Order: sequence, then C-alpha cells, then structure tokens
Amino acid sequence: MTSYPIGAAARRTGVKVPTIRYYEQIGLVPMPCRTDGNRRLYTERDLRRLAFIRHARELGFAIEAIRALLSLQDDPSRPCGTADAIAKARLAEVKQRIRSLTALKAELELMVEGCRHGEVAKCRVIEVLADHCKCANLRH
Amino acid sequence: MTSYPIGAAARRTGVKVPTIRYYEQIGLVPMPCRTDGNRRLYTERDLRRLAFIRHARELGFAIEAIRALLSLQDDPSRPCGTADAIAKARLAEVKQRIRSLTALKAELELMVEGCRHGEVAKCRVIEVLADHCKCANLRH
DNA sequence: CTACATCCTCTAGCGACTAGAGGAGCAAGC
DNA sequence: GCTTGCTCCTCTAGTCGCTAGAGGATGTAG
Repeated sequence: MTSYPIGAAARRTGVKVPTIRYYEQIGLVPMPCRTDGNRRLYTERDLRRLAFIRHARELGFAIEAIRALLSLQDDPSRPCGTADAIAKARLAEVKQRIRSLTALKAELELMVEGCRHGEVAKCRVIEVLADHCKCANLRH
Repeated sequence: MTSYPIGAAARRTGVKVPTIRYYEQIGLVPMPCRTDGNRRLYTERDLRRLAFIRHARELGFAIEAIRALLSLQDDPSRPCGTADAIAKARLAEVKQRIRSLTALKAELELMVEGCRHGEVAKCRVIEVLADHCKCANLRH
C-alpha cells in the first residue's frame, strides 16, 4: 500500500505541514504510523481525511464542527440530520456575515467618496469615525 | 472639568472596561491621570478617542490601522491621503470578503438543499465535503 | 461599621494556526 | 565513505483582539 511522508501529504491535500501536525496534536486526525526513523507515514485514507478537513475549513466550518462531521463520516449508517444541522448553522452564519459586511461596505463607500483629499481637519473619513451620528446606517 | 472613572467611560463609549485597559496597555490610548486611590480618570477628550476607536473597530479596521488614523486625527493640518488609503484598503478587503462569502453561501446552499435526510452514507453534505470535485464552484 | 460595587494588577486562555530554534534522518553525487 | 542539501523531528512562543478569573484595594450608602 502506498504511503506518504508528511511533505507529500501536504502537497497532495493542500494542508500545510505544521497544520497537519497541529491537527494530530488536537486529535482531529489519528496518529499515523511511523518509519524506523520516526517519520510520519500517511495512507490514502489519511489523505482523504485531510482533504475533507481542508475543504470544510475553506467553507469556514469550525474545528469542532469538523470533528462532528468526521465522526459522522466514520459511521455512514447513522442518520444525517446532524450533518445537515451543522451545515445549516454555518449557512446562517455566512448569510448574517454577508448582511453585516454589506452594511459596512456602504458605510465605507460613503466615507471614501466623501473624502475631498484635503487636510485631515476636513477629512470625511476621520470625521465619520469620530462621530457615529454621521453614519448613514445608525444600527451598528 | 468633568472626569469619569473607567466604568462610566465604558458605559459612555461602549468599550468594555477590560478592553479599555487593554488599549492602554498596547498604547492605543494614553495613560489617563489617576485619583489618590490609583483609579483611572478619563476626560471628555479621552472618551472621544475611545468612541473613535470603537467605531473604527465596528467597521473592522485593524488596531494598527486605527493607530495610524488616530495619529492623523491628532494632527489635523496634515493631508488626509493616508486616511483615505487606509479606508480604501479596508473597503477592498470587505468587498473581497463579501465575494468569497457569497460563493461560499452558494456552495452551502447546494449542500443543504441536496440533503435528503437519510443516512450519512448518502448525505450530500458529507459527500461534497469529502470530494471537492462535487462543488459547483471549483475555484476554492 | 458593614455591605457592596467598583476598581486595581497580574496571569492565562480563546481559535486556528504560524514561525523559529536546534537537531536528526535520508538520498544522491563524488 | 563523506558531504551536501533537503526533509523531517520536537518544542516553545508568537499572532490578533480581546476575555476571564484570581486576589486584593478603594469608595460609597445606609
């Protein structure tokens, strides 16, 4: 069976070497077997697990959520309601984040557009920061 | 001149007490004068500075960016190009973040919609996480 | 004079890595 | 066999922006 040292595993999964070691340390990936010279050797299965983690991290799932998703994956006969709930929770977070960033974007655009590139004393950017009431959107 | 102990300053600016002390520690706000009993006393000017910081943090500016903005504010005769550049950089970050979160949202929606609420073995959520190629958007 | 709130300093923790020190293992060329 | 240079090992400490808690001092109201 083919096996990979940590550098090759990193290249193949896109997870950096120190990050793989970190995941092992926190128990997110199992401790792989080692060579006589004490080097880690990863199997294809290990690589799939790392790729799964990487993909989930890219989608912004927290490590603890990923831990739950991985334990579900390890037991495929269980109902997938939990996985669904985790994904839905993440989706709700993302939607909320987009909303607040969009409001923020509007505020920043007003600041930047209002700037007449003169002195700081008349700078709209500084002015708005100093006085919340000058915000278009007073909710924050 | 009116002055405020740290709790009152916190209530008036919306910056929490430990956060104010933290800002002092990192030199973002000056060390205020103290009472005989060694308690901090903030002036109106201090409160304005704290409110400025709070507002900037709400808009997502990094502490170092705020440090730069504050030093500009302290010297109002300087040209405001730097302030403008900082705000523009932040705006670009926010726009980029919105773009990537929007792509992410689409991906999550596909995952969640595709889930038929059966077993984990057939769960679209787990499946997509395990296999990047099943993503609609392959850029990430 | 006693509660109780507020304040003080100091240290440690969060999440998810990242950087760097100091050393060992390993493969290829000479 | 020997050197070069890459990869790997462990360990500690740092990143950002706070937040929590210990353990004690001060201030105020009844």
